[in-house]
Parts: sequence; C-alpha cells; structure tokens
Amino acid sequence: MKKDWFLEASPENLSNGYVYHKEKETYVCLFCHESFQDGVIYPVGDVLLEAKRAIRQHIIDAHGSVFDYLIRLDKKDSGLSEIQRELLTYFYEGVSDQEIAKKMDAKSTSTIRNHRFKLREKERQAKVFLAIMSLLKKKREDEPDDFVIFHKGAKMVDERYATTNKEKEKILSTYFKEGLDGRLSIFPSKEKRKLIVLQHMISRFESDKMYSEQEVNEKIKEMYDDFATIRRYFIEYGFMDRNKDGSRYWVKK
DNA sequence: AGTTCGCACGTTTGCGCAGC
DNA sequence: GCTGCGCAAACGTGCGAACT
Repeated sequence: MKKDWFLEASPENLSNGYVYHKEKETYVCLFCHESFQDGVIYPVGDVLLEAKRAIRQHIIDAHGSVFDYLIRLDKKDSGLSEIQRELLTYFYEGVSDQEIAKKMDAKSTSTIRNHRFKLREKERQAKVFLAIMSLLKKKREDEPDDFVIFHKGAKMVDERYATTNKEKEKILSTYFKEGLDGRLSIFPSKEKRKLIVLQHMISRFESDKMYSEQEVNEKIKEMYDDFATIRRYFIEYGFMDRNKDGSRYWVKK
C-alpha cells in the first residue's frame, strides 16, 4: 500500500479505511484500492451486501483493524511516542487504569490519568491545527488569480482568453527574446498569445497621440517587420482605431 | 430525602532526565 | 540553558453507595 495516499485522506476517511469517490460513485479501500460501486450488491461470504457495507466488511476481512494499522505507524507519521502508542492500545481495548498501571511495570494510576489528559490535549491541538491548515488552503483556493486586464474597447476578448500576469510574463519573454523593449521574434498563432503580444506592442504607442498610417507602420517596424499584419490586428482586436479614410490612427482607451 | 464517604477521573504542578 | 517527555503527587469534581 502506498502510505502517502493513505495519509492524505481526511481524518474521517482515515479512520474508516476507505474513501467515497462522488464522481465515480464508488467506495475505494485505502489499503488495497479495491473499489465497490454504489448501487451494486456484493456477495460477501454467504450474504449479499450493498457497496458501503461490503467495503466495511472487506476492510475487516482483508486488512484487520484500521486502528492496528494507524497505531503501528512510526512517530514521524503519527507523532506518537512508544509509550503513548502502548497506552492508546490499552485504552482502545478498554483496559482499566489500574490494569494498565500493572501491565506497564509499576507505574501509578495517576501517571496513566496524566497520559490520558495529555493525549486529549494533543487531540484538541490537532483539531485546531487542522482547522488552521484548512483555512489556509481555502484562502489560497479562493484567492482570485491576478488576471491581465485588457482595455475596455478590446474585441475578441472573453473568459477563454483569461490570462494571469504570471502567464503574461512567460508569454512575453518567449516572444520578446531580446527583452520587453526589444523586437518581436514571431507573431503567435494562438489567440490568447496574440492578445498578450498585441497589448504589449500597443503599450509602446502614446495613448493621446494621433498617428498617420506611415507613423504607425514605422513604429511597428521597430518591433516587427510585417507591419501590415500587426496594424490590421490592432484594429481588428480593438487596440487601435482609425478615421474613415485611414489617414489618422489612435490608441483606444 | 439529605448527608457522608469512597472512588474514579480530569487537571495542575513540580521534579528529574535526556537531547540539542 | 532550553525544551520535551515521563512520572508522580496533589487538588478538585462528579457520582454512586451507604448511612442517618
């Protein structure tokens, strides 16, 4: 059995010895990965059992007790000392404090009580710790990604082209190999990349200036030879606008 | 029915020891 | 020297049995 997989399960699943996969509607054994399909009736011994009861029976029959497995984990995984493990085993078996004290070489019952107290304290601490870690995880998942904002007039931009600033950096470094002030190596074919590259190219234009077609071409040529393609994309994707006769160009805000 | 007693258990506190 | 761990004693509390 792969121990990591076992230990990644929730505390409840861990103590059950199995997990329920919602999408597949199956119960899966954490020890051997044997699965039981919800809605199917399984013959177990001389009786028929539905999936949930079948997997519980399977764990008892095939793997013994989940407690035995967990209690035998080493300190690194359980955080329990040798003595704590021994005590917990006695508690699990329902042995009285007096008997435990006797079994554990003349320890007094007060020692056993004190251990019980410490273990409960550990339990409380573990719960708080789990809650803290779960909040941490939740916050990370809820945190909205730092998405690239396109200007309002941008066309062809929808949720399919949502790009994080991190991705943007990566894309730009791929296409502007000489650096962000350098030339574009090739114009990308994927829409998402086109948008990022065009957004970067348009940032080199002044936003309040009126450009002639010639000026636009020259400016683009500083970055890429095929100025006609880029100019067309600027208009098509709404990064730039022009007047009817095409004599004046300006950056859309 | 109310009180007392013994017991079990939880909790607090202090000490000694080992490892770092 | 600090820290964690194991141990034990002391104290407080709840509960049932025995007693008045």
